[in-house]
Amino acid sequence: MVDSRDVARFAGVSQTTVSRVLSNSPKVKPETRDRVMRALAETGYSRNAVARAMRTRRTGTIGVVVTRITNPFYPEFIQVLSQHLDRLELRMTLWDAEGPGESNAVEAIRQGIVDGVIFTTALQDSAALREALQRRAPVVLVNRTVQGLQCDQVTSENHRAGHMIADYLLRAGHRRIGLLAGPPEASTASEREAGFRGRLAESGLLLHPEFIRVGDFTHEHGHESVRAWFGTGSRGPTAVFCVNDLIALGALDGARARGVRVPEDLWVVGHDDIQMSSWEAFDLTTVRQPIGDMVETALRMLLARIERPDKVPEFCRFPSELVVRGSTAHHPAQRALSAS
Amino acid sequence: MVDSRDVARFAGVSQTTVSRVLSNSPKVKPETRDRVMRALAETGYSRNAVARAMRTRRTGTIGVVVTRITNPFYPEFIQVLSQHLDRLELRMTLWDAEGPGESNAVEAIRQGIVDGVIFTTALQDSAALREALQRRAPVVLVNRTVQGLQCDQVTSENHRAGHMIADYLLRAGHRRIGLLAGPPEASTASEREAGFRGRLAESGLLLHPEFIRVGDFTHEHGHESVRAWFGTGSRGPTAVFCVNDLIALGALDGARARGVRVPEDLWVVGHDDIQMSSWEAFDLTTVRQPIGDMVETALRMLLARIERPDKVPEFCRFPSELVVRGSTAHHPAQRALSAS
DNA sequence: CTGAAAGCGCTAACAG
DNA sequence: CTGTTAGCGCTTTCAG
Repeated sequence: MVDSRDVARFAGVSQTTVSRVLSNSPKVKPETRDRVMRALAETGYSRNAVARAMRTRRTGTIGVVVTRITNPFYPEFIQVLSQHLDRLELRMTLWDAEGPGESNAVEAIRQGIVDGVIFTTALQDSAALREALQRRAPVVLVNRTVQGLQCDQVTSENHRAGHMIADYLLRAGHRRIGLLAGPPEASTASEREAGFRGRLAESGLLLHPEFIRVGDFTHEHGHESVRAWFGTGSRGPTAVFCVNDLIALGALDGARARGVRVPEDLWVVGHDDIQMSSWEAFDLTTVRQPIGDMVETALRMLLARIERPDKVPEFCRFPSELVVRGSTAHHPAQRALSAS
Repeated sequence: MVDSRDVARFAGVSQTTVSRVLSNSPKVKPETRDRVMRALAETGYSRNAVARAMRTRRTGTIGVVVTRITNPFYPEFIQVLSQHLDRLELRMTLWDAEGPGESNAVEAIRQGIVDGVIFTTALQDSAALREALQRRAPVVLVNRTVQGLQCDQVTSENHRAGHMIADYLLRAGHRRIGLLAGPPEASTASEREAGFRGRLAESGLLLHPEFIRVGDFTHEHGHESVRAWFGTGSRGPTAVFCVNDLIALGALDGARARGVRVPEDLWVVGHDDIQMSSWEAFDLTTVRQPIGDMVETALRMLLARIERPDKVPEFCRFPSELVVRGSTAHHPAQRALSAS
């Protein structure tokens, strides 16, 4: 493998000059630059990124941690992020951490393998995360946040989303309402749930304990829950809020399995507006977050923090909007009438 | 940041000895090792992976290139790979390359950023790939392969899958058969198509040109195609083979949009058996590949090639199996009767 | 069993 | 504008 010293010899300059040309230093005589450029091309030189990283203490790679990459939300997230990184000539090291796998990523920062990490699936009690922040490791939380953590964080209006959905269901006349909750340590789940229950409570509605089920962010959770509600002879809720779309898709499938008609017998609402939610098979009413903006902001924050580790942490919450589709009646008024 | 020199000072040994302890060298007196271990713990040392990589010329990171991470097939792939890598204490740098983005990954090998690359979405005519191989860059192709390329490759019986499906449809009495093909440069698409058409031809069946549509591996392709076939008043095929599941899910949704009943009016068959295919909403008949084995084999090949760049390339093709579900009649005999 | 010394390929003062 | 020099933190001979 040819190194910059070889190129220098070839061009008849010092190795330093080659390095200068490579980093577009303005103080190289055009003539010399040309000669070096030619030498670069003719020798087929490629810069050794590891040696470079060793000197500069920057790898040009950032870490991304997700918890279950098969949840379609994360591929959508990664796709957007990937486009930004390409543009910036940066790279992404991905960890799909089942359980508290943040430690791998945190350790990678310490080892200088990545310049910083974006966590998409932080939990409230992550020790690894707290320790990393104490060490001023460049870290950004996006999607799931952690209350009171001195850390850059980006999310959307989860609490308000819960409000919107509660209002929407109440206004349509629903009283037998179900909730498919997520892990309470996940801020997305707990905030959406709190917003939802809070608004219902304000309207004097207390959810029937049977109609609240806690589970993972999985299709199975939605599927099993709805099947349980509508088991032989039992009377389930008339509407259900699932704290994310994957659960909601499971709920729709559970309804299908039981012959429960959506939206006639059951309204289903999710959160995230993943691409699949708009497919005919589901046509899911859900809440859309501005994922592009969220990713862009998180990345910007991370890069800024890598530059200035002592920067004061930002917290950014993006607005989200209800997207009404066929899994709830398109015209709430109709439902309100028939339910009253 | 504390380095191994600091640890050495702390433990009262040479920096070399610290390095030896870190790499589990057997020739360190247990007593000394203990002392170093304690120093390691007390100083909170983390090995600088970049300096290490510079010396050893190994980063412990492998690259993975996919073409559209939102195709659920790839997350499933990555999930399995990720587990293996964790176990081996390796990492993954991911490129989601829309178009011919292999060049980023190939360049990363040259720059020493990754030790090797797994390509999941190679195309027949990738110049970057050919060039990389010429340079003996450690590269493995999995899923999509390239005919005649001197390179480790792993795939499944795509051609036979086409056969199986053709046989299955013919035996059920179908004559008006559709094909939703993929990009011809993708071996998976072209092999499945060739197998399918070949077997139909052997049975004297020539596909109606209208019933063959070429597109990307997208939901939209399937969706649009079926909608076009079953537009107002037109008579579509009675069965369709989609070269992957994502297209098939689109086809199912297109059928739904047109009020075409599956399987009564239309049989739909896919390929890959992604998790979603088994969901009630789709219940898709498809072909399952042993994805775990494929990933494991590809990784093994890559690691072997990193060790021995001149190893003779292996080509590995795994068996796959037809998984019959509700998108085709569960009892082919019934259909055969009603169609005859 | 342990240490001294060399150097991976690059960038960044510093000197001219 | 260009070159000399000094490391970045580690692994790895080579001596002892």
